[in-house]
Amino acid sequence: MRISQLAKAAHCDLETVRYYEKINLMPEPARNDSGYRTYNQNHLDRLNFIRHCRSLDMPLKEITSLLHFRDNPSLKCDQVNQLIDEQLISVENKIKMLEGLKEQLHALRNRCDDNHVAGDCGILKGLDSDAEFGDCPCHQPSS
Amino acid sequence: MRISQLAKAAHCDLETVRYYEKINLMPEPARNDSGYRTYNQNHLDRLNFIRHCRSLDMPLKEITSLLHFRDNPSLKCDQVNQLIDEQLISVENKIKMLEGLKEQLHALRNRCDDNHVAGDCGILKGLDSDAEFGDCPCHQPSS
DNA sequence: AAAAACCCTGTAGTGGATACAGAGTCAAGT
DNA sequence: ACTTGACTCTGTATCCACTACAGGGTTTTT
Repeated sequence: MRISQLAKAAHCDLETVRYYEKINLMPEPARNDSGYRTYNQNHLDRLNFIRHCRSLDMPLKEITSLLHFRDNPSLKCDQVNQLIDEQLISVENKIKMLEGLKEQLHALRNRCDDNHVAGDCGILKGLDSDAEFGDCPCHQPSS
Repeated sequence: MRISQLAKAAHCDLETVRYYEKINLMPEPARNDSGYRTYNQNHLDRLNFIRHCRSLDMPLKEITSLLHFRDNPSLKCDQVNQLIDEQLISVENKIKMLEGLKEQLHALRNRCDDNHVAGDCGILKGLDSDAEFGDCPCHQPSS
């Protein structure tokens, strides 16, 4: 299987495949006489695993760690569970933060009713003021 | 006011201030005899505005656009409202996507009950399988 | 035989900062 | 006068997870 077929089968860009190889997430595949990469089912399975993890928004570092367990089936999997739990907490925290943002944006939006010039716009004034700014729980932008 | 005082007053890192200057989000300040940057209240107001926007997770590009209205108070502010509306929609979309992730992670977590080796771990198996993978609405990782 | 489609390597760019290195400046204490 | 430490300067590199070329070689299709 050549790189574009692999990429297609895993629903991802072929440049991403090469990128994963460069950062050692995917192993170096065999090459044919012209130097083209040649993949097999194992590569596809691994890539699917990676893309599935990415679709769950896991960072590549964590995926690397999960692949280690996948590669060593005799290891205890406690840490796998812990990793998923942490990921879950991270997602829940992001949701909470975004709900906060949503509230703030709604409040901001309600300050202006569409027929002003910028100098009278309640939204811009709201963004200027730093009332409740220092204590806002979402003061740290999402990384 | 010197750079560290400005940064402190706006609750941000002083390297961030220099960064904003480099990308022309903040104007070049005056310099004293030793070449130290010297800021005034206008700078602080502007930086607070920017940081307030960033705390609402707005991209710098949108902030640039908002600053344009702030700098030109006679412009109609329709576009400001539109910008906030778009930001609101973007935040709501992110929330929806994360709720989907959360469901998936819960389902994944329930596949393993802590006392296995990696070879028997339901989570790893779940990540291996690409069932329901192609159609997953959250297949595109957040950028 | 020519054109289109594929593949290669290597480099640069994205956003929004953050983290130095290496040098200069300033204020306080000894 | 000298030293120490805190502050500032510029410039470059790093982070994450890709994405987008440029400039070449190869394979497949027409």
